[in-house]
Amino acid sequence: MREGPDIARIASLVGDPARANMLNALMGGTGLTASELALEAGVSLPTASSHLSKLMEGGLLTLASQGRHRYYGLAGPQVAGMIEAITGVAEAVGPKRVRPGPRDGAMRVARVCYDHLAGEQAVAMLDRLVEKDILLRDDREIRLGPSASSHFAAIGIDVDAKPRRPVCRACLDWSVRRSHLAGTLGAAILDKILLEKWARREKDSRAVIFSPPGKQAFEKVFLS
Amino acid sequence: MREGPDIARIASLVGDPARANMLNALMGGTGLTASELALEAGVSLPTASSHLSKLMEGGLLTLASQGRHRYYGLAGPQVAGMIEAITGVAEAVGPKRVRPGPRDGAMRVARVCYDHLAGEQAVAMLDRLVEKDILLRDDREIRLGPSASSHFAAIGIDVDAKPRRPVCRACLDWSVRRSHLAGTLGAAILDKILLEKWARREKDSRAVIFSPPGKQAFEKVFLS
DNA sequence: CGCATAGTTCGTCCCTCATCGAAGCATTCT
DNA sequence: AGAATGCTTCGATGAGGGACGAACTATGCG
Repeated sequence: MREGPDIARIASLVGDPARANMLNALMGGTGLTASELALEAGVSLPTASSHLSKLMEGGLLTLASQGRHRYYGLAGPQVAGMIEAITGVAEAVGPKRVRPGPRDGAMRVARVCYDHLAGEQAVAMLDRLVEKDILLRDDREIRLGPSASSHFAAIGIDVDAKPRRPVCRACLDWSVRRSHLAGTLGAAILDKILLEKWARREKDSRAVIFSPPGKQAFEKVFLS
Repeated sequence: MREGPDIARIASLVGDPARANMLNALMGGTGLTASELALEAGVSLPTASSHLSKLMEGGLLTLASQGRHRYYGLAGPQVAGMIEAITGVAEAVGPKRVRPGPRDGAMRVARVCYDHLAGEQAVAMLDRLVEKDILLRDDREIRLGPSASSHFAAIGIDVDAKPRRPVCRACLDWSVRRSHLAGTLGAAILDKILLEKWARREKDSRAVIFSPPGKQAFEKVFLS
């Protein structure tokens, strides 16, 4: 009854699971397209579009049009801070569902995140690539190291093409709470993993299952 | 899809107007009963009770039973911080509905807040009482000053009785963004205002309308 | 100029959840 | 004990809003 800033309006925008997932995905700081966010949120494109309109209207998002792509991003640090604050409470208040999570062990190990690999394997891979200076990580940004070109060429991945999407991108992995590798390079690596049949995708799930020899091959190439 | 803390769950708890109002009311830091919160939120007691259960289950509130009264309060500073963060975004993002607010000018001037006076008049009154050292304000806490007893006795209010409820309490006034006086003293003052017919309550509204002579009398006693 | 891709709008279905009145507990006061 | 509060639970009602498929618009590519 007391009139103040309409906090319920803002909170209810975040209070929908699909929208919450989108906002979470945008917490990485990189702009994402509607399709990417639809996948991230696990809803169809029209549904995602509708949610994005609402978030835009609510002032939580900004939109940057680049050619035929439209990149959505968080409206500012204040919004990001709010998400963090809510996340903090959610963590503090509901440890029940976070920890055990044996709901799908395979998902924690490796899964598809849009077009690249996520999960423990993916986080370990990025760590190792950075350790070997093949990739350079600088806070949130990831760049190619001097040896990247030759290293990836050796396994048939060309990192010197200049596509519209960035080659490297950090993507926050919520199951491990660390970053994994996204961008065209992340996508190319996932392609290779599936092409070489090192792993297969679980039907109707994002889980990625490595075969025993496939796992060895993957570790030899990326974790050695 | 990515599993993390369930931020949507928390946000949707805050995303209902009734619950948001309750949380806002509890931002004062004082425990409030279900009935008080029902009034604050503008819903019936059963509805309020249902909302309170959900907030409790969600871990956002704590409950302190004292005799037959049950005082609800925010679960902790983290929760308060979250509300503040959301409020900040709501303010930044929607100045449209905050400023002009001529929807009910009378409400801004003076209105009932549960059992005491709120609005510009109430805020001015508290300021003046503190200025004259009749009341002592210490951050959020308000105490009686040395001359309080005689000052209020002169207008027929006994502040020396020791009821269960605190005599003085600060209550955040959202229209002015400052505190006004609640507690039994606040209630007694409102009683006097209505009893002396300095003002009348608008029917079916929380607005309090002072008559011209009533306003003079009020100012003479409390704002001089 | 078509074709393809990215995105929005429309229409419809359906489910959740907020709301309230009435009745049921529980606690305290007389 | 009986009465009176303060609060919760139950049951029924209704509306808001999230979901998707299909059709439409817009931008870029050959």
